[in-house]
Amino acid sequence: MKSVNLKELARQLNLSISTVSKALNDSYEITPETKRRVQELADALHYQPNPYARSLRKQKSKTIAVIIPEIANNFFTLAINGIESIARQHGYHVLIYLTHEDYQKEVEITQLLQNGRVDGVLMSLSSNNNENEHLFDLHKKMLPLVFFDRVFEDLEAAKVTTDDYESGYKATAHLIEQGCRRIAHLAIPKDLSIGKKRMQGYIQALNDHQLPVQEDLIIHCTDNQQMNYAFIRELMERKDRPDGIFASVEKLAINTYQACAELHIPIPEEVKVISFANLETAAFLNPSLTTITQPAFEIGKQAASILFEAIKMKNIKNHYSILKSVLIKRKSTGC
Amino acid sequence: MKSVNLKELARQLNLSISTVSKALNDSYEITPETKRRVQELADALHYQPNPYARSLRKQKSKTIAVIIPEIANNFFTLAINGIESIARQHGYHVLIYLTHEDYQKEVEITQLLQNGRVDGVLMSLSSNNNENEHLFDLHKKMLPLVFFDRVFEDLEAAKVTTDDYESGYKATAHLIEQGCRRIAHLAIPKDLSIGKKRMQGYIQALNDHQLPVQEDLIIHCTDNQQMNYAFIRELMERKDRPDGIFASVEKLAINTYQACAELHIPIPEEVKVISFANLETAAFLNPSLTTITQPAFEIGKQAASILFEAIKMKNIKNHYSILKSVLIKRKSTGC
DNA sequence: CTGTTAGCGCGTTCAC
DNA sequence: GTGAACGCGCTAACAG
Repeated sequence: MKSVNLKELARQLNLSISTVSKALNDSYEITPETKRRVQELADALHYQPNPYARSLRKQKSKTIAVIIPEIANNFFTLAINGIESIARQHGYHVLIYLTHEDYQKEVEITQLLQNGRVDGVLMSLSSNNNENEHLFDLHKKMLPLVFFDRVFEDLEAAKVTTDDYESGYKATAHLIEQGCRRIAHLAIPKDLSIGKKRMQGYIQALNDHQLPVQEDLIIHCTDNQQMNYAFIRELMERKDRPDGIFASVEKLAINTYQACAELHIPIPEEVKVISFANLETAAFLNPSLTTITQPAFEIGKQAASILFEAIKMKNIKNHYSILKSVLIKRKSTGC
Repeated sequence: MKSVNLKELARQLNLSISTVSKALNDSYEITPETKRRVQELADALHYQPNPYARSLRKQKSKTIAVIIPEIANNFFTLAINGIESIARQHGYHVLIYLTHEDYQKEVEITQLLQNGRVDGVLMSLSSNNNENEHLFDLHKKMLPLVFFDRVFEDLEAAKVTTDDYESGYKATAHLIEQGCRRIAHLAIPKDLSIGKKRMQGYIQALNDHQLPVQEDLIIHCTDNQQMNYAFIRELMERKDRPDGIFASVEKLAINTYQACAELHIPIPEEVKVISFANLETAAFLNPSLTTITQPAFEIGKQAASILFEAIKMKNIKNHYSILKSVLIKRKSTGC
């Protein structure tokens, strides 16, 4: 490794290790003159303190973990961008873990973080989780934890999301106002907080406008894109095809366009579609699509900020007080 | 923190710390019976060894760093996916750093990695780098380093890229075969390896087909999307507008479509476009676009595999031997 | 087979 | 103002 450490600096300066350490940490008990000498050599040799020795000593890692279901998804990509920028601002490092929507992996990953590897965790849940013991474990360890987007509602932790219920409601109401009467909902699993909320908004909007909730118009999608595609295709092939579609995630909106292209159904004329989507994606999509844009970058930044707030609190008061849930209102933009 | 450590286990089992340590590490000098007892308590208490203490002792961190220019880019997103999967397979953790195409940030980040924080680095260069001292620094420290996509050619390190020269050549030749004679090239900065290679392919293809290289058809784009857009718009407004466009990255192809939409120029009929793009993006783009798909996920996986190979070699032989450059052939698919 | 000892690099007492 | 000594949690060398 040949890395320069305090010992090496001390040797070259004919000083003791602790003096050098203090000098670099700008301790008041060191002469300005020696500080200067030490700093000079440190700079010259590109001295960097060993992060692990420091972590061990100070019992904090200057590192946070981000656990997300997937990364080939514009929302999470933008969120990471926000998270990284805030982390850098605080001098923190960011570890990234992907669950690939696999509950077992999510559990394994949380185990890895149990013993001080990170000072805090930002996470968005994978869909297939019923039990959530592993989350309580993290909580027990007093590890600051902030959920974003796909949150776990039964845990008293900070959560940053869009207002999914309201978005779902507005999206559906928008379609109704456009004259749609048979509105399909391409839904993501209900065990996901965002899936549940968006569905609730959809149903409430129908109710408020005296429209029936038709089970056959609700397509329960999964992370199996092939099956989703088949379901959507089947939906569009019916003779009593829907005249409006509310897609809960952008991928499902895309699937819809693909299915229609194959069937030569002129979606733009006949069927109105509204979907959650992210800025970058929105530009690609058919202009006839109305999108609800989530401020992913902002959500990432805010979630990270809250996490650092919690970490700071914990450091000061030596006990971790739970921050209450935070909601960022989504911006709904026609496109 | 209240974390369980070896000392705590030892106390509860009436054993010495080192015995417990050996038992957990399955040392041959420990009785199966004690191993069982130790393992049982460890499991019960969810014991996880402190990663930093272990790193400090063993002088390795089980962590790698990934440094990329941006993440809101399908290529890097997919690459990270590949990298993470290989890292997980090896029991490694992944730190992520974004340079945002900022040379200064890139330097700062490499500084942070100088003192043992990571066992290896995967990186893709930011565009605005002239000097590259910081890269030589990493190299000096014997830190295993693998470049992917945007590589630094003057350093003897492993590099994983698509065959950009060949792709550029084939793309241009394809347009020529389609009957195009005035082919524009939307180029990315030449100080990026991929930019240079793609440009070389473009020029060679023109030469081989007895077509002139016209400087006015080569648009030098930067990371300022506004300016790129303006340049492209200006290009398309000329009366001697190109009849074919080779866009070196997907974003530029998108800009082209947007510019044409604003100008009401029917791109599909009149102008052929070919571009590098990634799978997910390709689905969104105008079907008239021909895309060259880069196997980003595979590149990520391969780069990571090579890095772990290098790390292993270094551990065994205690000296880091440089692996030679590896090229993955790109798959060029019409779309 | 088990325990004692030493040290990874750092920061923090506490003497001088 | 400076240095010696200790310990963070763990592993490895050496005793017994």
